[in-house]
Amino acid sequence: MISREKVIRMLEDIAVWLELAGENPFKSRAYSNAARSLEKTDADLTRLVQTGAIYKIDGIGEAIGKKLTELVETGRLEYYEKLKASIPPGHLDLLKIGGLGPRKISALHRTLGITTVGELEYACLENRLLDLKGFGRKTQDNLLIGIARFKKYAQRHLWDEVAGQAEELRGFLLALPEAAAASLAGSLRRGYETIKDIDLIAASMQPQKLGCAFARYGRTAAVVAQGDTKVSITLDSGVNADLRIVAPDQFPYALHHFTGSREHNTALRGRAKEQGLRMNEYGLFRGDENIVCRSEADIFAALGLAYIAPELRENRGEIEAAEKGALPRLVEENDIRGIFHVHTNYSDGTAGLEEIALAARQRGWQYIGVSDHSRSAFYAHGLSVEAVERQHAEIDRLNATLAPFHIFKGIESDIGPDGGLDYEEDVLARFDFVIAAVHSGFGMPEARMTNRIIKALANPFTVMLAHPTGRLLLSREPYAVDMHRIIETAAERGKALELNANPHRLDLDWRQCLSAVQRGVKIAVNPDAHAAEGLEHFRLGVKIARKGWVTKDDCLNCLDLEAMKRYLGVGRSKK
DNA sequence: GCCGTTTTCGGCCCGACTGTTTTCAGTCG
Repeated sequence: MISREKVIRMLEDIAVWLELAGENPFKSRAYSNAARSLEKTDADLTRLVQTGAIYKIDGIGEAIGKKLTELVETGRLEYYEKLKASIPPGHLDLLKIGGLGPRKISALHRTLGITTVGELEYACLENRLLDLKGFGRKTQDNLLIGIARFKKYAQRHLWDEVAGQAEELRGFLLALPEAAAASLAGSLRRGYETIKDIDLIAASMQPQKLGCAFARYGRTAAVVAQGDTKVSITLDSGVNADLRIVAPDQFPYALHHFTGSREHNTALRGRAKEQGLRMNEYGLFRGDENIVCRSEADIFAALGLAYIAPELRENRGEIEAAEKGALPRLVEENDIRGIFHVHTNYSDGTAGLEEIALAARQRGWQYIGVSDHSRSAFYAHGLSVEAVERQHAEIDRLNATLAPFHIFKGIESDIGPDGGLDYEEDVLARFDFVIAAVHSGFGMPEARMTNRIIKALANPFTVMLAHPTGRLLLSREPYAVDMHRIIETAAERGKALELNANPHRLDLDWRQCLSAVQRGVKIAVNPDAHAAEGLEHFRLGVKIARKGWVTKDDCLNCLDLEAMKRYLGVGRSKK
C-alpha cells in the first residue's frame, strides 16, 4: 500500500515538473495546493478514496482526485511516470541556479538544447547566450557566477550552522546609527530545520545609507544585489543574507511578511481579503487607509486572531486554531526540568559522568538520563554487561553526593534486525530507562522496518524510541518506515518518542510531531549529547518541538524529578 | 487544475529587483 507521504511527495514532484514543462503556473500550483491539503488531512488515504470523500478535500477536484484513486488502487500513476520521463533530469539542477527559472530553462532547452548545468556552462563560455532573445551579456555573466555558486554551495545549510552568523549580522545592524530596529526573519526565525539564506528586516529613516553599510559588512564576500530597500550579500562562509529595509512604522508588517512561510502568508492574505482588507509588507489596508499595528500581535488581532508564534507559521492549521483561541501554549526552554539521551566516556562521549552531571545541574536541571550505546554498537564502544555494572556503581556514588540532583540509569539499546533489544532481560531490568534505537539495517523494506521498530517499542523495558526516522539532514534520507503505525503503537503502549535535538537530526520530524501529540504521545526533547557542550542542543530541540505544536504537558522532560521517578516506575510495572 | 452569494469562465498574492527592453518579462521571496 502506498504511503500518504509518498503520495504528497509525488504531487509536489508533479508541481515542479509542470513548471519546468512550461505549463500554466496555476496548474502547477494546483498540485502544490493539493499536496498541502493532503498533508493537513489526518484521515486514511485509502478510505478517503473508497468513500469518495477525497473529492471533498479542498484543492482536490476531478483530475487530481482521479489520479489519487489510480495511485491508491494500483500503487502507480501513469501520468507521473510519463511526465517524469519527459523532463531532462538535469533541469532540476538548473532550477537551483540563481536567476534561472522554469521559463528561461525552457527557452535554453528550446533554442540551444541545453539539459544540464555542464552544458549551460559550456554554452556561456562560448558566448552562445548573447544573441538569445531575453538574454544578454549580463545574464550570461551572472549565470556563470550562479553555476560556480551552485557547484560550491548547492545545498542548504543546517539551522545551527547559520544561526550564529545571523545573530552576529543582526548585532552589526543594530549597532549602526541608521537602524531603528532589526530582526531575523524567514525560515531561520520559524525554526525550519534547514536554511537557504539569512533573512533580515530593518527599520530605518535612511534606508540607502543603511543598505550601503550592510553591503560593507566585514564578512561580505560579494554583493549580489543592491537596491533602495533591498540588499543581498554573500558572506565569506558562502551563506547568502538578504536585508529588507522599511520605515519604522512599517516594521511589524514587514517582519510578519518576511517571516513567512509563504503558505502562511498566502492563507492570511486570503483571510484579510475575505474581511475586505489587503495586506502586504507595508501595511494592512482597508481601501487606502492603513490599520495601525505596532506589533505582529496587533496585526493578528486586527484579523481576529490570537498571536501565532513564528514556529507555527506553516499553514498547518495555526490560523484556524488562532481564530478559535485553540492555539497550544507551546513548551519553552524554561519548562525543561531534565534531559535524557546523554553519552559519556563509557561509550563514545568525551565527558565523564560527573562532568556531564555537573554541567546539567549548572543549567538548573533536576536530573539527567545517561544512555550510552549498548554492546552491539562496536563502532561506539558499546557497553559490556561489566561496563554497565561499573557505570551503575559510579552513578550510585554520584547520586549520593549530588542529591537532590539525580542521574537516571539508561541505555541507548540497538534494535536488532528482528526488533530485539541488546541485553538479556535481567540486565535490561537494571536500567531506569531504555531508549531503543535503529543503528543498522537502514535499507530494510518499509514493512519489515516498521514491524521491527514496533516490536522494540512494545518491549516492556523500552521507554522511548530514539531518532524515529533515522534521517541525517542534508546527507542521509530517513529509512522507510510507516510513522503512523509507529505513532499509533507509541500511543497504545504509553511510550515516548524522542525529538533528537542534534542539529543534524531534528528527528522526530516536526511535521509528524503534531499527530503524535494529538494522540497523547509524550515527546522527549533529547540533546543526544556526546560532550558537555552538546547539552546546548536542547535549545534547538525546544524550538523544533514548538514547531511541532508540543506543549509543556506533551513534553516528557518537563516533568519534575518526583513526577519523572513515578513515570519511569510506571513504565517498569508494565512488564 | 481548482473554484464559485463575483458560480461554468476567468480569476488564482503581490511587490522588488535585474536585465533587456523602450514598456516589460522573468525571477525571487
